[in-house]
Amino acid sequence: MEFRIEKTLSNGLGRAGVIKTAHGEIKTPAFMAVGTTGFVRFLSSEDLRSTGAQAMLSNGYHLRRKASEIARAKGLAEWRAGAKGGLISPKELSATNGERSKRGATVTTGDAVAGSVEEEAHSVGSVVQFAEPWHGPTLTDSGGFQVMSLGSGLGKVVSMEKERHITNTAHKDRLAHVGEKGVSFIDPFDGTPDFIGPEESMQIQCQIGADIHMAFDELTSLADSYEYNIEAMERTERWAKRSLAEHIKYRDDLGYRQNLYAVLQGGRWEDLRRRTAQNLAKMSVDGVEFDGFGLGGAFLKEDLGEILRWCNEELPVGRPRHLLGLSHPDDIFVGAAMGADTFDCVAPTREARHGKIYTRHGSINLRKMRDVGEPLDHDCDCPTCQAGWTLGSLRAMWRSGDEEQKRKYYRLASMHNLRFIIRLTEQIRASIIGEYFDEFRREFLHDYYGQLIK
RNA sequence: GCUGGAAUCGUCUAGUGGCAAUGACAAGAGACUGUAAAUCUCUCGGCUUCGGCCUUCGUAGGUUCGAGUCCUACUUCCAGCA
Repeated sequence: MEFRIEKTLSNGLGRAGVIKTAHGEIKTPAFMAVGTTGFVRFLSSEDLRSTGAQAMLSNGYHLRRKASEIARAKGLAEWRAGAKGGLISPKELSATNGERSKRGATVTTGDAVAGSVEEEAHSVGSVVQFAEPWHGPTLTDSGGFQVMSLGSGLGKVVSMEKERHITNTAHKDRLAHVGEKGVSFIDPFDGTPDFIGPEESMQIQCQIGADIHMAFDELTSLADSYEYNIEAMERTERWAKRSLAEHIKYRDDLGYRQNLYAVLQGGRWEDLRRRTAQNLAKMSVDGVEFDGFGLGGAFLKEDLGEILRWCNEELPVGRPRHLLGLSHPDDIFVGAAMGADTFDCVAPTREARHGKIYTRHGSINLRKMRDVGEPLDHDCDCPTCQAGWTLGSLRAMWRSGDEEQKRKYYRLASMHNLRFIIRLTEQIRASIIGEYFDEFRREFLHDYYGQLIK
């Protein structure tokens, strides 16, 4: 994997560059859409492409039972994921009569592939049952997040707010338990006991064959102590070495080079963060080093920038860094300023499904938008806004009792929010290259957080 | 016209003597950051010094310590028979 840095910010950390993978380039900073089970919920690959997404993140944990099937398809980029509940065909994109905004923009995406998707997939009405492969660059997570979400954080919201009272889930109530070998867990969907350690995670990920893999790590919660963070971080480092050793056995099995990132933990402590960054930066197996680094952890918003600075001051400049799981605009700016190259997050799509629409002037609660004939965001270049959908028409779709209408809403809203965040990363990239990052940041954050539309 | 049955918070609904009254939907507010999330939490008769107070189950009477619940009449609706 090749990573070329095109421009570095004056702070010496933030940068714009290009990552070259077997399935294409990623111009950074970049946001990767989360398609946990091989596709982004409610979106076809063409939909995803129309948002400007350059890469997709899936999850080895969720796909563990599909891994050999995916390997037979020659990897995630060639695999057609089954779309539970179906996808809405691209034909459905255009706003219906009377629902267009005043601008009356035309449909610019979707039509080109409508035929092939409809012909090849089992379609029920306008609902497509299989997602066409996402042929572009991909990344898989190791299942490390599930160590936390099914373990110490079971049933909790992952929050970045200090005010929230943070506690861990009691041991007896957890579905996942950490040991030196790996993590024993109960599958929350079917109750089956299972086990994933570094070796299992690498075997799964190498069968799935994403361009970038994550080492198996343990994400601690904000409630964990300094002492526990040392323990978990040191275990994560041992797991990283085992991950690397296992990964290099299989990384070329599908006929192209798969890459591995180590994940940095260490909570909010400078000594731990710097130490683990140094250790992972120099770690190698048979002379092979990690291809890049994942910046992991549960962060308080106010700590994020400092923590990233500690990590990235220690990490080698020439290898890419992925900031795991963050995408709110302020966090993206902090990440980009502090040297994160790629991002992923469920927030744009999840919040879209839950009625939160991103706009230049802050997010909007769709519930309040009854009969509002305005576009979702003025001057937005997303497929949804370009097709002329309005806040009122989306609200009606979302609140309608009709399942197909709702699915259509999920699709349109997801594309909008994804495009919003992806466009933001494109603008940040341009501002780094054009040397106006600080001005752009100030202006954008002022517009976004300064005058919230209530 | 006769005979049954039914009327409850925007809607549907629970309730057969202790009730400001169940559940669902709708509505309103909030949350969500490597997806157990098309999810979750809260509000949802009025007022409140948060202890309560007031007004409510078609209308009007009655029985009872006490009535959404029992009785009588009326109104409206539904079903069956003419």
